Amino acid sequence: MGRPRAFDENAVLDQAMEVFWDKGYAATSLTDLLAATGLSKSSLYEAFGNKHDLFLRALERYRDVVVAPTVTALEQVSPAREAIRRAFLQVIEGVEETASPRGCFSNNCAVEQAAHDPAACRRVIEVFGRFEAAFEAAIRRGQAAGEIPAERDAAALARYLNTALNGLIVVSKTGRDTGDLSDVVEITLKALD
Amino acid sequence: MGRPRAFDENAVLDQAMEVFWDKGYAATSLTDLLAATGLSKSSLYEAFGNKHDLFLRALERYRDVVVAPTVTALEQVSPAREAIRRAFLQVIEGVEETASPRGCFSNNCAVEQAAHDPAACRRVIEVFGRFEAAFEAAIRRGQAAGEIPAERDAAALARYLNTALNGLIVVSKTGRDTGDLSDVVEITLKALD
DNA sequence: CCCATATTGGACCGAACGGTCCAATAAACG
DNA sequence: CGTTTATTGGACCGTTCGGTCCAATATGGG
Repeated sequence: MGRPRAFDENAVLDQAMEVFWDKGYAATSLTDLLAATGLSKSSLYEAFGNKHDLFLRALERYRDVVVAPTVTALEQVSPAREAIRRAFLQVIEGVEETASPRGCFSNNCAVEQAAHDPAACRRVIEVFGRFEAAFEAAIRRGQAAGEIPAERDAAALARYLNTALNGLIVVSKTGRDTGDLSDVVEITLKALD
Repeated sequence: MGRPRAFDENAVLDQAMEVFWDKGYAATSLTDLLAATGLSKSSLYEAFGNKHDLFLRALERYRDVVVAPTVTALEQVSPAREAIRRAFLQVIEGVEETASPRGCFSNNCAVEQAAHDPAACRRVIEVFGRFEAAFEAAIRRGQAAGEIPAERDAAALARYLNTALNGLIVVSKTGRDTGDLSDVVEITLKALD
């Protein structure tokens, strides 16, 4: 009974995610969110509580629809080294496509919000953890296949790769030459030898 | 003649820098800035124009008082490898000291502002350029001293180190175990072999 | 067809926003 | 000591902020 919801919750979260991703938390106004989602103010508040709650939901949505596929690719593509390289090259492709790269949503959150927003920080940590776990799985596969020396600490290498990936994302934001970025990726991968 | 300025411009910039550094551009209000600097609104506007201009000045101040000494150390400390290691360990020390690490101001700006603020972006690029130049100088010293293979591309390695440094800064923001971060630094340095 | 139920748009709220302006003030010079 | 000049505090500006609330509306079940 009663009237059913006229919008798709996930679709709204996708739109909200785009805005937060692009502008950050503080610089995003309710007006921005209403324009992007097409909802009225009361609909949005009824469905999501408030701006901050919506932000956290958008961050979780990012984890589910953006991070998850990348992580899956990392865990499945062979050879492992190539899977890792692709994860890095994805960042560079993002630079080529848009004039002003928006980077990675969880990276943005880590920098803008993590220190002052424990709930957001927890979600960022979770995303980092997933990347590290995926990198670690890829490294172990590489070690099993003889691509990567077996004596290296896979967990530490995974942490290293996640760090390097986030560094690449940050540097990309200033719109660097993609050739220069590729060089960095190759050096980063060299550390796996 | 006339009344001389009652405040030290650089001291005010230092205070403003701290606030912007900690909270970011959008989340910093004029009220925050007035409280931090102790100036009245009209004094601040008379001296610095507006919020955005003050922000840019603070960013330049950061370059001069925070980046410059680090860069100098990179260029002078020997052996080169140790100079590079110290630059990275400084980041980890920052995590140990404060519960919520504020990272690096220009890194914050790259993530929060660069895509939407060309003037800020230019200044961030300049800071990155200084780091890269300092890393490159250190690498060349290391190559001359036989610490680093002479055939490696010093400029590319320098870009790599700047990227890795920024990655470490981002990851640090989520409050990681310092031992884990140290592992990452050592792997990062290994890429110089 | 009507009722029960939830959604919806928009009016409305007080507070805070960045920014302007000016009268009062304080200090160096002649 | 008065004149000159720049600084200063605070009143004030319109706008936008995040958020609340309710009457009107739309829809599925009986």
